[in-house]
Amino acid sequence: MSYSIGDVVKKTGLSAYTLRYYEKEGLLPFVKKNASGVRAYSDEDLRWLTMIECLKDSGLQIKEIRQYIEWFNEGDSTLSQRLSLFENRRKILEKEMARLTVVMNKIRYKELLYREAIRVGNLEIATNEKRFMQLKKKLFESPDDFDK
Amino acid sequence: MSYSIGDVVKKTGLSAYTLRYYEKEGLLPFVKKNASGVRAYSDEDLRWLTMIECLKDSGLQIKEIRQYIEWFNEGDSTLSQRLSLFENRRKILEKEMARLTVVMNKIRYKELLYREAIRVGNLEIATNEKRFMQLKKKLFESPDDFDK
DNA sequence: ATAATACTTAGAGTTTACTCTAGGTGTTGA
DNA sequence: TCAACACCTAGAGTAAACTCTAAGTATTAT
Repeated sequence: MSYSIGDVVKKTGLSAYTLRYYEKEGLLPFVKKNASGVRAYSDEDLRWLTMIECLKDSGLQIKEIRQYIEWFNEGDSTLSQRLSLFENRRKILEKEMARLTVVMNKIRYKELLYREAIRVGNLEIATNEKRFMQLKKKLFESPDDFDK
Repeated sequence: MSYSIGDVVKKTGLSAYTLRYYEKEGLLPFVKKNASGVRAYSDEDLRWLTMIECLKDSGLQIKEIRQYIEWFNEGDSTLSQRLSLFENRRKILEKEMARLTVVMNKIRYKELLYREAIRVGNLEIATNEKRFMQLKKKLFESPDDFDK
């Protein structure tokens, strides 16, 4: 099966601009064109797009994705480079998730605090309630830095 | 206590460029300047920087942070807008963490796969091993989309 | 006193990942 | 056949968040 750029737009949700841009940047090095220059995407190309989306979601930049594709095309001699890439990504994602957990706690504290502030009609009163003082102390190293 | 921009650079790790940029963008509306125009940051300003960092980490854009600061300065009449902001952020962070969990599984699969590929010296052999086929099926809706 | 250092402003430049425009070619249905 | 539509390229424009430059003033250490 082969697909026009319009088909791929519908399948992937990417814009035609973006698909051409990816190609220009060296992702999708195998998209064929017919006699009049019109792109015909293969199922293989669609699988690459799935992989590109995953790598993008993991935080890779486009030039890093291009590097990965180049390694892939060089075959088994680049297995260790590709392993390194995935190891590094895993570590970065772990850090990112830890970071988000910390931020989430802070935002949840604020959400609870503002619910209470609305209940009593005043932010300062809520902030100074014992249970919020305690929560703040539990969540933050420098609790007062977080009163803004 | 008051601090020069250089002091704040050391304390926060932000560059002087960035600090001036934040001010230009309406974050830090209270930074004082001495007779010759030199910035003197207060402890209050430093607390704002802590809050700004948190909001930035939660994914807010600078103009949204400015809006929050404006609401804060308008006092208790804007409590509900601020609560909405934190609720929305919490929801977005929840989605983001769910997204990262999915990506993490895919990257971990790749990491394991490439370890095995290096062990046997060939990616295809590893990919076709029963346990990796099973893992792939467990992790992805369209397993073969993930062989790139 | 003077050199080094820190600071000021306005505005230009950078990076990333698109997103769009202009001007044109090719395909298809009534 | 001819209008509508999908496609093409090269290159310009956009948004966000910085990052830096130039030209000048102020402060501080010796």
